[in-house]
Amino acid sequence: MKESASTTRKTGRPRTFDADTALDKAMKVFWEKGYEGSSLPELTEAMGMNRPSLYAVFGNKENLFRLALERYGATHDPLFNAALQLPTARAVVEHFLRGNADAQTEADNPQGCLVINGALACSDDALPIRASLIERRALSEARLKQRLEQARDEGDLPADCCPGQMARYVMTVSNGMAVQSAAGASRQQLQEVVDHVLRGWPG
Amino acid sequence: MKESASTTRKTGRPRTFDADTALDKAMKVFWEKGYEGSSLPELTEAMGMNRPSLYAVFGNKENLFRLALERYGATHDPLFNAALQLPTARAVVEHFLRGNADAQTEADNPQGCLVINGALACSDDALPIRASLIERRALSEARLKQRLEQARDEGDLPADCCPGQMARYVMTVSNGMAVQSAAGASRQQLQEVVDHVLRGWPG
DNA sequence: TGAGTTTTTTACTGGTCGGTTCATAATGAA
DNA sequence: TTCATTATGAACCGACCAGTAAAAAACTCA
Repeated sequence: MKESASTTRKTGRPRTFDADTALDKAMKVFWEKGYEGSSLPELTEAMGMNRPSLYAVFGNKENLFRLALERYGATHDPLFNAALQLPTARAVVEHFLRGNADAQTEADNPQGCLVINGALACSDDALPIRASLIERRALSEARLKQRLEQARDEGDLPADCCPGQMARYVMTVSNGMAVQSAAGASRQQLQEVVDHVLRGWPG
Repeated sequence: MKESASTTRKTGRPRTFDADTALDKAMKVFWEKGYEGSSLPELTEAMGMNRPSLYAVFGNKENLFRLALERYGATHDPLFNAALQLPTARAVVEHFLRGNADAQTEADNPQGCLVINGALACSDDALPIRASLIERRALSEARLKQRLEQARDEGDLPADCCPGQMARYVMTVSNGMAVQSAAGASRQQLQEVVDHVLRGWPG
């Protein structure tokens, strides 16, 4: 029995907030300021709810972050999955990186990537959060590697190429773009970086 | 009249710490945990000094961070400068990135890069720190761009290449490597990323 | 109207944050 | 010895942190 943010409720005093949109707001605060840089007053203010309601609905700050991260994935993972299903390695990489460039510079959203902004360097308290984010990035890299192995086996990539290294290279560029966008890089600037990657890509 | 950490002192009770090595310790704490993730108790404990001494010698936490950043630059900038003076654009980029790969995975030092770990996403309080770090990265990118322009003018790079885009691409990879190393990537893994960059580099 | 349920509001808890004050200890110079 | 100077440890400051307790408020249903 999973309790989602939009669980049906019995009667009682009506909420003044919508749990889903509140989680969306929380996600953006975390996205912009990171886990530790986001204070409860900031979160509750952005979410349009008071502190006890936040704790009743989302548990605590750490759990709220994890739910926000799930929500982030729910909108970003489909893009990644779609890229992985493209027919050639080149198309996969291009769509992955171009999608990142767009997502990291979306006008309505904070700059950069929640999975990196969330906790790159942090206090000991936030180490579990950081570990989760690292694990998430590693998982993406592993899936990309798997896709490139498939491409190699299909003859789409040279037999002597190294999918592991190629996947790490692509993820490194993606991570670097996240840093660049967090520093204010424009969408076009990131796309030009992608252009450069593709220029050096086999095929 | 510049007050360095090793200013000469009048008589009085002797210090139980060395200011320079204390600053070095502080730098590493900031490097590992970022500006906001580093607490005063952690800093003073690592620096081997008590809080009043820290404030007497280094001012406050923000100033201590800026001094630590200077110290970081004092050891890392020479490597960058040396790379810029190499004869070809390819050599410049190779030494820059390989130097980064080594520096970010030095055994005695925290993983990653202080200029990125220091404050990627942060609370409003640390925005000035973050701005300083962004500015520092932008300065490096500008200098690299300038060097690549020189290479183009010398015929070392094609006349129709875009040094600004190339510099941003290289900096993006460098930033991405910093994220990777902060997540635990090994030196060899980073060097393999550099290999991949060089494989796609003109010349 | 009134009982039951749920969210609201307000105020609070213990703890930590960065920064400071102060009495005391330890030295060199007079 | 005495004085000036500097560093020490410990206690303290107001502010903020994440998290909670308690009671008032707003709804449904009987």
